[in-house]
Amino acid sequence: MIAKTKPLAALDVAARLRDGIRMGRFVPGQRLVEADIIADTGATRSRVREALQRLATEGLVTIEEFRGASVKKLTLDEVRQIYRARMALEGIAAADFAAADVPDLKARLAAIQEEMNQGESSGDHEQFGRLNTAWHRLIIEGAGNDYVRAFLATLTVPIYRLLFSTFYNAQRIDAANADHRLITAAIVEGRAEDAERFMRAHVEQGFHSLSAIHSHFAGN
Amino acid sequence: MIAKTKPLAALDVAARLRDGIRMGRFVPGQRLVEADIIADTGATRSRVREALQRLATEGLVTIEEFRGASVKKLTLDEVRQIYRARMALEGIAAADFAAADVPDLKARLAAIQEEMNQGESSGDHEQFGRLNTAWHRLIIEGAGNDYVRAFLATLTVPIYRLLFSTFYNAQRIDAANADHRLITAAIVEGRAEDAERFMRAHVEQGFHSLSAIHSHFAGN
DNA sequence: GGCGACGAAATGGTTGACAATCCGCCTGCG
DNA sequence: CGCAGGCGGATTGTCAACCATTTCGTCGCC
Repeated sequence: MIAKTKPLAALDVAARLRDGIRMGRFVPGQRLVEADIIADTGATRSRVREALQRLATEGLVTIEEFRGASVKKLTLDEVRQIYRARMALEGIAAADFAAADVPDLKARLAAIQEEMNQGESSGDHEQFGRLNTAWHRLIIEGAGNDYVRAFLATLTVPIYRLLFSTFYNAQRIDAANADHRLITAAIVEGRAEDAERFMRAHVEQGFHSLSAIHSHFAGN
Repeated sequence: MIAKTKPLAALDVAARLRDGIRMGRFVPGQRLVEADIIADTGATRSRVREALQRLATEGLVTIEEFRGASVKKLTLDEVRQIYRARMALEGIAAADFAAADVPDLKARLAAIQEEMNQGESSGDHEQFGRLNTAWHRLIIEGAGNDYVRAFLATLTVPIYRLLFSTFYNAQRIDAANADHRLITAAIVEGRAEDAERFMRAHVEQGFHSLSAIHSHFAGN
């Protein structure tokens, strides 16, 4: 329900498409026709094209000559590669956060952890999903590394739509939160090596959970 | 002196500018005026603008509203962040390469290592620079992770121009090659954890070497 | 029913124009 | 003489129209 105040800028168009893909409004493989996007957003063709180019470099969509942009399908091997890269990057982010002298950020992390512990037994995926996202994002912010943050942003987005299913049972929430507790404690207490090791194990565990159900989404 | 055979495509323009920045033909902070690039390359304005956008997302140039693109200046802290990210990514690349079953790639790595050992005492920076680049690139390829490769490509490029100075003395070449020998052996013999640990130490060492002379290039 | 040609639809790319902004310079005033 | 403010060229941001190329569905013909 965007008012027709102003035509959307390229970044806005990109953000809107990104959200659409994350939220599952666009199915992998679905074509993103320029004219439709123009009709939806009111942006000009140049902006739409620029936005699609940007999403292509982010790896969210693929562009084929004269066939345009379509939502990228991820193979299981690509998901594996993504998680491998996330292991490395989130691992070092956790280590750098632990080693950094940022007491307020660490306090906020502890607060989020406390909130997650409270709602743990409730099995509320919705709430846990939000807190989980905030927890990961805060750790990336706490590391203070813009390059790592930018990379992880492109790694997190393409598989976000799959995460909903990952946490669909209370048991998995508990297991994930157990990981979170270990990592949060290591960061708050400044144990960088522990934080990195635990975070890598946590991400790897996430991949194992995901790979089982991935075939359902990937299609082939 | 480009012949007027064909107007260059956007990717070609980007590649040319990238080389220009890498080779030091453009100084950090220097403005990249669209009209000049058009005159140099014969490309159209749209392509030039697309190329500059691409370089901006790669972090090679910064674009300010109505002031256009200029070669990005790197602060020491940004260089530190870059090396921190490289530690994580090249480290996992080395580990994955070691764990992978790709005997031919490992043989090629051993061959490059042998060549580096041969020319070690000669103090030929030119040759060592080439071999060093090939060595790093081969390890990234051997990891078989497109995401890691893409990230490292954007991390390697912006500081390439500084590397020349890093290896300007034979002593440093020897030290770097000692690291290389350890890492190559670990990869060839499939010791993933060793490969990662040694690679991270190697990258960190590179940063320490670089930080000393960085102020000369960064300006401030 | 199969096959090939045709045309609509969509994308790739160029050009020109105009608006917005920045920056150096110049004038006028104190 | 110094400076505030404005002026105009230079540069970038944005758009609209246009054409070439390719894809794809469809229709007619055999």
